[in-house]
Amino acid sequence: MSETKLPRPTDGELAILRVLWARGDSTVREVHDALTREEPEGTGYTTVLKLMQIMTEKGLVERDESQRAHVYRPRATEQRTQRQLVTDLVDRAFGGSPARLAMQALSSKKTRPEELAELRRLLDTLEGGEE
Amino acid sequence: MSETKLPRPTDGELAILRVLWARGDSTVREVHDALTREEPEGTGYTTVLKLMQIMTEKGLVERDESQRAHVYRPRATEQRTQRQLVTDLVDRAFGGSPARLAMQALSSKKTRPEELAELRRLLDTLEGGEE
DNA sequence: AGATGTCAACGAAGCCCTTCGTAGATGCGG
DNA sequence: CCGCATCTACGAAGGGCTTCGTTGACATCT
Repeated sequence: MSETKLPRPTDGELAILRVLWARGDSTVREVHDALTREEPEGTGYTTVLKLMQIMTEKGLVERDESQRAHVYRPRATEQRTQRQLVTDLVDRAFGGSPARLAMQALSSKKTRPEELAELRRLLDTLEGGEE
Repeated sequence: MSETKLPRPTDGELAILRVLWARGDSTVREVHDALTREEPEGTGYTTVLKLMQIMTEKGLVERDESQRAHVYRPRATEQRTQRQLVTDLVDRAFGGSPARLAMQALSSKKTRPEELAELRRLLDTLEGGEE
């Protein structure tokens, strides 16, 4: 039985999820500190707390309450969330064509050659496996 | 210079923009009919009207009022909007790496071989210009 | 002209997201 | 034990998005 589908995270929620994916399970304080580090004058502590409480209600994160400072854990992996966001965007703005999104992504910004090579390998796999 | 950055369109606004890009400049009635066709029981006429009025204020569309039924025109091309959406997503969820987004896009859905070939040509161009 | 239909323009309501102030519980150092 | 720091919880405010009812202007058909 897989998971009921999680809602699309908002921008603020995604910022928090990024911290959780990078640091691993964390308390509100730890998340808040991390966010403050990358953006001073960002958001206050209680704002982050409230956000994370709502994310718990939505099922985006889980909470271990056995300690006084609750520990939060993302319920979806980074990959899975990325996949969801991408398919969303493909459907909403690219007429359902992932390749068109991919091309737009590559044209717009400079990409490191190593990543291009990796992408090429993926392409080989995809083209090889058809028929 | 006149290109002030346009705000990121919401889901509803994007749906309207898609119609305008596909049909060309249109009246509210034409947009509403198109939306209703692809999603019956979607939104009412006045809802679409209001949305498009707000989009005008935001600068997402322009309006020709010389006819009784105003004619709306997107202020950014589909390409440019796609580019903006992609870079946004790359920054918010892919640590700034367009290639990782591209790979996620291709892994998640089946893509037509013809599009893969096109993508490969783009890759050739990008890698070619590096030496 | 009068009836009917179409249009833009508000404005209000409902919901969600974000922000923060405040209160109450809990742990900790003296 | 008392005071201080830290934490969760709660609620309210503000703004943005979406929805729709209503109104008044304008056109069309008879």
